Amino acid sequence: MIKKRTSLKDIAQKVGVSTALVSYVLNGKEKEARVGEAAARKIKKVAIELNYQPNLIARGLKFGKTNTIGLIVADISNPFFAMLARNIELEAQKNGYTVLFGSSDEQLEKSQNLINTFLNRQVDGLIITPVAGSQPQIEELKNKGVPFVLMDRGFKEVDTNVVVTDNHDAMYTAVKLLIKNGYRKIGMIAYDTPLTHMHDRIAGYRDALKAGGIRFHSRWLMKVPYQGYKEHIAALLNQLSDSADSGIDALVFATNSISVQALKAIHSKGIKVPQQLGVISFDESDTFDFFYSSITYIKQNLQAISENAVRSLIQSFEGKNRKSIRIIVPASIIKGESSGLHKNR
Amino acid sequence: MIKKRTSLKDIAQKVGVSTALVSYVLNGKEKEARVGEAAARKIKKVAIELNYQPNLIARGLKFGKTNTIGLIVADISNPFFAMLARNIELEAQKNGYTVLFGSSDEQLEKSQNLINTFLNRQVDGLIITPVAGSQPQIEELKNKGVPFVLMDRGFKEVDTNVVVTDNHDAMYTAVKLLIKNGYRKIGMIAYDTPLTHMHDRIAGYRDALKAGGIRFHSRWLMKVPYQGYKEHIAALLNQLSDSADSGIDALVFATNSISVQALKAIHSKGIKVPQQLGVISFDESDTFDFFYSSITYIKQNLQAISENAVRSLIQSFEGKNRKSIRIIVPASIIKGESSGLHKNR
DNA sequence: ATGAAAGCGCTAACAC
DNA sequence: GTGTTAGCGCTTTCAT
Repeated sequence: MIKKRTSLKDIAQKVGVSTALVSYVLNGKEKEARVGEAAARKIKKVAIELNYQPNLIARGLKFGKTNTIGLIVADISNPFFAMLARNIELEAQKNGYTVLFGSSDEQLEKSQNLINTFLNRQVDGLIITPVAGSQPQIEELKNKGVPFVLMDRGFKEVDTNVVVTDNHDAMYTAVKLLIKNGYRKIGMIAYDTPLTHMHDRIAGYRDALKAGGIRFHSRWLMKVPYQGYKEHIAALLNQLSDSADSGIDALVFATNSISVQALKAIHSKGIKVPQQLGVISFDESDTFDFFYSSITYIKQNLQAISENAVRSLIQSFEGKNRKSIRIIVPASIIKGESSGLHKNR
Repeated sequence: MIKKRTSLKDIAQKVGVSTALVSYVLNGKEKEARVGEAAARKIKKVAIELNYQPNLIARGLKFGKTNTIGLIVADISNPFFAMLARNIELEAQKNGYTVLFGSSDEQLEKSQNLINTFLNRQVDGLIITPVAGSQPQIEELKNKGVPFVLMDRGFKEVDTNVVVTDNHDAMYTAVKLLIKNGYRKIGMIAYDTPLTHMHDRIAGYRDALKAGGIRFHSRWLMKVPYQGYKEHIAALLNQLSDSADSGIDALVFATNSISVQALKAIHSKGIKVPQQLGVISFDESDTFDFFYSSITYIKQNLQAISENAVRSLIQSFEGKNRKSIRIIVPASIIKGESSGLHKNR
C-alpha cells in the first residue's frame, strides 16, 4: 500500500556506487571524502529523481540522537500552556527540533507515564511543568543523566535546570500597587499546591503586605484544589458577597484559570470592581475585554520563558551545563481600572 | 554524562545467553520460542535489576512502524485547536500512539515543512487541518500512500479520509432559529477561504435563508482574511453600528475566533443583543459568560471528531480503509438569549 | 576516488 | 531449548 521510501541503497544501486558515497554526497561531505565529481553529480541527480528523503529514525539510531524534545505540560487545552507550547514549538523548530507533547493533568501517574514513553522514544531531552509530588520522578531523571528543564514551576528541594517567571516579584509588585491605591484588606485566591510558582506568588503577596505595614489574616489566603477548582471558586465568591462586610476590599488571583473563574463569579454576583473590590489577575485572557472595567493583570513573558527553556535544554545536550541553570524571567504589570484608587483613599 | 541505557545485549551478557532469548522473554514470547524456565526467570530478574527499557526507535527501524502520529493544526495556541489536540492526545494514548505536533499558521510553506519533517521522522500517519491551497500537498500524500486523515476541513476536489462537523446542517439550523425568532436581515462574518468547512457553513447560511423565504443580499456575507482578522472585524462592526440603519438585524459567526472578536466589538460599541442585533456564535468560549446576554452557539463535538480522526487513521494503518472514509459529526445548538425573539416578531 | 563492513538496538527465521 | 545471524537505514573507519 504505502510506497516504499527510497533509501540510500536504492540510489546506490541505480547509480552503481556504494551507499557510502551516496551518504557522503547527500550530506555535503563530498569534499572531505574526495568524491569524484562525476559520481557526485549523478548521485545528486538520482536522489532528486527518486525524491530521496533521509530516514531520520535510522540516523537517530546511529547517533543516539533524535532531535526530538518531549514536552509535558499540565494541560494543553489550557490557553496558558497552549501558548507556551506554541512558543516552544517555534523555538524548537528554529533549532531543528521537533516536539512530542503530552498533558499530565497534574497527576503523578500520567506524568510518569509520559516521561517513560518519551524516554523510550529516545527524545533528546524533556521540558516539563512538574506535577506536585513529582520530585522522585525528577530526581530519577537527574540520576539517569537525562537532559531536562523544568518550566513554569520547580522544586525547592531539588536543584535542577528551571525557567520560571519572577513570581515573587510579580505578585509583590501587584499587591504593592493595590496598597498604594488604598486597599488594606487584600485577599488572594491560589491553588493548594506546594509547587514553587504558587509558593513564590503567595510569598510575594505576603511580603508585600508586610512591607506595606499590613497585618496578614490567614483567612485572606484562600487555597482551592486543582480538581474542581471552578466550583470552589464560585463558592468562595458566594461567601464573600453574601456577608455584609466581607472583610476584604481587594483580591489577587494566582493564575490564569483562577482569574477567569473568579471574574466570572464576580461578574455574575454583580460585585462592583473596583468600587467594592479591587482586582488583579494573573496572565491575559480574552475574557478581560468583556469585563465592565479593564483588568489589571500580571503579564508573563511567555516567549522568553519558552525560548530560554528550549535553549537551556539544547545547551544541556551539548554538555555545556555543568551546573544547574536557573532562569528567572521578569513579568510586567499591565494596569487597568480594576486596581484603581480605593474609595477610602 | 548521560548514563548508557541498558540494551538487550547488556542483559544477554550478564545472564550469559543470546540477545534472541532476551528479546523473546521480554516480549512475552517465551512460550512460542520455548525458552527454558530457568533462563526466562533469570532474564526477567536482570531486566528489572538493570531497569531495562526498550529502545522504541530501534524497534521502529526494524518494523518500519513508530507508533507515532503527526498532528498538524492551524495554531495550537487557538483554544479550539488546543482542545482538539487534547482529545487527540487522549485517544492516541489509548491506542498506544504518541503525538508529534506542529502549527501551520494557515501557511502553505509551514504546512509542507511540517509534513516533510514528520514523514522523515517516520510517523505512521498524519492528522491534518489542511491549509487553503494545500491540495497538491495532500494529493502527494495520497500518491505516496501515506496514511492520513483531514480534520475540521477538507477539499471538494480531493477524495480523502476526512472527519468534519456537519457544518452545513449546524449553520442551517442556527440561521433557521434566527428566522423563526423573527430576524429577517441576517448577516454572516466568515473567513475568506475556499476550505470546505467555511464553504459549508456559508452554504448552510444561504440555504437557510432561502428555505425561510428570505432573499440573500451579498453585502450580508462579510468575509475577512485570516491575517489581521481582528482589525477587519472591528472595522466591520464599526460600520454596522455607525450607519443609522445597518440593514442587518442579526449576525452569525463562522468560527470561534471570529465570534470572540465580533462579540468584543459588539460589547465595546454598546450594541444591544438581541434587541438591536441577534447573535449566534460558533464554538464555546469562556468569554461568553461575561457577555450581558447569554450567547447562543453551535457546539461542535470535539471529542467525537478527535476520536474518529485517530480511529480512522489507525484503521488506515491496518489497511482496512480501501476507500476514503468521510465522517460527518453532528453539532448541537446551545440556545441562549442572544438569538431571542426579535422585537418585530 | 571508492567500497566493504561494522554497528546503533531490536526481531525473527533458521540452524543446531 | 538456545544461539546465530541477517537486516531495518544510516554513518564512518579503514582498506584498496
